[in-house]
Amino acid sequence: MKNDICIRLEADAKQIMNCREVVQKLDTSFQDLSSILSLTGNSVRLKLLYLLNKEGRLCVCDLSDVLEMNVSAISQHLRKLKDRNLIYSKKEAQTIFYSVSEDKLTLLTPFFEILDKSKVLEDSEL
Amino acid sequence: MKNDICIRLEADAKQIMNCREVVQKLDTSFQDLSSILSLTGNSVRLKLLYLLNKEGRLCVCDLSDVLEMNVSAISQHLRKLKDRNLIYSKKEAQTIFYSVSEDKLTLLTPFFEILDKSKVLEDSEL
DNA sequence: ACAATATTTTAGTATTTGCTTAAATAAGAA
DNA sequence: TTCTTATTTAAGCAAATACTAAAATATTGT
Repeated sequence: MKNDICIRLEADAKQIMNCREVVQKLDTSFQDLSSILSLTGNSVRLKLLYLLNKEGRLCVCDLSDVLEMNVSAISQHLRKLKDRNLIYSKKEAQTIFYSVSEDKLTLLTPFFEILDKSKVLEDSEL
Repeated sequence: MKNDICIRLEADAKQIMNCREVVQKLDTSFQDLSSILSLTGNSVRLKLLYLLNKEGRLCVCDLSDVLEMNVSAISQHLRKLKDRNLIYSKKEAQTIFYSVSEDKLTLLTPFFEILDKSKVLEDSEL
């Protein structure tokens, strides 16, 4: 780790220190937000969220059918989403229905809008 | 793969087929968006984007100083961000300055706002 | 109680990711 | 040209991720 300290002449020590403080202060926020974004950063899970939002609620079985993927694989993705409270489940008889958490829609709706827009427009903001 | 087809009585075949079509039609959009989100889904890269947006432009050396991380590690993160056009670089003498791409701000600004809000409020929407 | 349905969980594995170290590239200064 | 600075790239490895297959759990119907 010899490259640890920047000796660039132009470097603005005050700027660096200020940035360092901000980043340290917001550290847990960075962790929290990035861990949510990493969940949406998987195409299968993004599809799951999109579908749940579109249809209101769906069970593992439905989702497995739609995405043509193993039930177990879908279930494991749903668990991750649930662990981070992006979705919640409601049991009805043997079936467990999943839905998107209301309080996460502020973050998620823009993504759904981008996806919907790309259906119409060919060139999107991606 | 015996669990491939859902035989749930309640299942709505029309709904499933409709969902399948939508997902297939939007498939590349899901890939594109999720690959961008997976980049923001790493706390180091999220910090890099936040800092570049806040300061306008910074070099690897600065960022390495701020995050107290290896220059090489930072450089590799920057490359990933650059490959997906989330940032761009401008060479000035020996120094390479990175900045956030204008056209990605629509997607990214909400994240920065969430982070800034969490600085004031204790409980955020995460 | 037993079988069928719906789902989760566990274990195993292959791929991907993030970081370290060292070597390579590039530009200005001596 | 050689040295220093600024940065990237390549190689290697440990940890995380995503999927498959099989076993476990739970609920309903017979």
